[in-house]
Amino acid sequence: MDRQRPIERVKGTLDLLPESYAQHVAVREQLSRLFASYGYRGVEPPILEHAELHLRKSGGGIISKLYTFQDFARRRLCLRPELTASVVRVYVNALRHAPLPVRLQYCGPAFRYEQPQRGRHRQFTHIGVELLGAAGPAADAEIIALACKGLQALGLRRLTVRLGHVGVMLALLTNLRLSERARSFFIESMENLGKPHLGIESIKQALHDLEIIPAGAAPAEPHNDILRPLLEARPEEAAALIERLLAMMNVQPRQSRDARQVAARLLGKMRHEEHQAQVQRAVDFLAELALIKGQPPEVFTDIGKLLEKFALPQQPLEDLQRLVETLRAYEVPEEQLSIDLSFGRGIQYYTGVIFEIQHEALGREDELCGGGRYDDLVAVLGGDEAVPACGFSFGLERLLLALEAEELPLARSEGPDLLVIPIGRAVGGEAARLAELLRGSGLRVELEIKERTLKSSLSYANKSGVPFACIVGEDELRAATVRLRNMRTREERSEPLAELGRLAATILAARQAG
RNA sequence: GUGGACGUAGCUCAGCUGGCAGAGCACUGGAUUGUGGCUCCAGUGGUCGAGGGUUCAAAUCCCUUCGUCCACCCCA
Repeated sequence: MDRQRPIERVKGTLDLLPESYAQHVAVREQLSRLFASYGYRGVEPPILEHAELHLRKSGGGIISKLYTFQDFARRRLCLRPELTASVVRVYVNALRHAPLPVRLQYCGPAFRYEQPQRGRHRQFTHIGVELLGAAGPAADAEIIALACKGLQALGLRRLTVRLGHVGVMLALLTNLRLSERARSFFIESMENLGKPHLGIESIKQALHDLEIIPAGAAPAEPHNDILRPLLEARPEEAAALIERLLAMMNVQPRQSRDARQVAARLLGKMRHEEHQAQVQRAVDFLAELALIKGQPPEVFTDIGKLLEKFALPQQPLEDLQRLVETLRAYEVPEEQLSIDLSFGRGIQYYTGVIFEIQHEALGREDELCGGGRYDDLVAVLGGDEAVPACGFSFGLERLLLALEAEELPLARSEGPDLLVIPIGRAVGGEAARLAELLRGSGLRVELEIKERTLKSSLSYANKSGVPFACIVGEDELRAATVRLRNMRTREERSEPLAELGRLAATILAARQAG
């Protein structure tokens, strides 16, 4: 047959070869055991989901990278871009009557149409946990501590835990009663705030570009004076009040407009100015928010002042304080913590504390894990109201990059202990029988099946790193023995077939000795 | 989506001012008919990423495209 053109790997995907496969499995098992020790039980949702699951609340960044397609029945499906939404769906579909809180862990591939580079692929592996049905800092702390413990268990040290709180921004937006357009603009802007090359200036620019604030407009002053009640009143009442004022002052409206129109115009003008002022206030707030980052004790003072200045509830601050306190109890190294209210996350469903952990040696794609609190998601996906929840997920491929960067020992693939080599076709059956017996006693046994010279077989054993060879020849079988050869020391001795158990034990002991 | 570097044997790469497709390692066999690491000998393996153009002649020059890596962008 003609030599065919090889089929390439799909762009942005990886083949796990025996070495990297063993590393993946080892990391996965270690984390899974850790999660289990905190009571998290495994679930595995399908990779395929209805596209709507991820369209409802993921946010534009992820949606634009979603792999979607129609199946033969014209269902709109997608490959999941992350697992949290799927796990919440599993909860809503099948576990909603379980006693709360529900602790779940998962691991599996996720897909995004990205431009691949180091640490970023189109198929990647998420491993994480979700804690459903518990609100408050104790739950947040368990999640974040678990993320830290996971990295610690792997031996990673050069870490930064960034803590943020989406609730601060959300509270401000609710207070300001902004237009829907302005409100979603600010939510989307959050994640650019913390980036050095973007920051508050880029947000101001975008406000002008989108004409939320007209270019060249003088900064609007809020009506915090005696006129304020007019804005708070119902529109009809406000209009009536203005009309009466005009009448009392004997102001004669020009012919073209009656008093009612004048009042409406005045109110409209005031409202517009008020909205401009509110937008301005949000920008001022963001500018200050962007500056709030640092280590726990000092940064709390700053947060307190900011909340007070903008008349916001102190709840987020209390959340963060109790969270940090609890993390101390979990013995999370405090010097790794950094509070940063300027950072946002690309996924829109977060509502409270958010966090990510970065590795110092990883360069651009340095985020080992990310997560946070998402109190609305269960309801958004059709579950009961008020099932608060939080969780996080590791990027498995990045964990391995970090392990490599810290030069930590990686798991090795487990090759066979022994190669059974028959000499000549006549003893092939006996060799196979022997190999089966040895496998039965716990050894990893490879059988030579190539019918090649003993020399080539030993050379193969040597090159593939098998520590022992067992030579089965007619001479040996006549004496009811086999020859066991230690490949490293080149020692070789006859072993009676009657004492295979002892032989297996010797080899097992050698394996354990390393 | 944008920009840069790079694609030649399984791997690492040379060849790139156009003129027969190369080296080292690896693999297979032999020297050594039942004993591996060293040595020596021989051999297998290539649409030079793909397509088009220029030319008597293209791995080499030009265009397009795909892929990899890196940096943007975005994201866990």
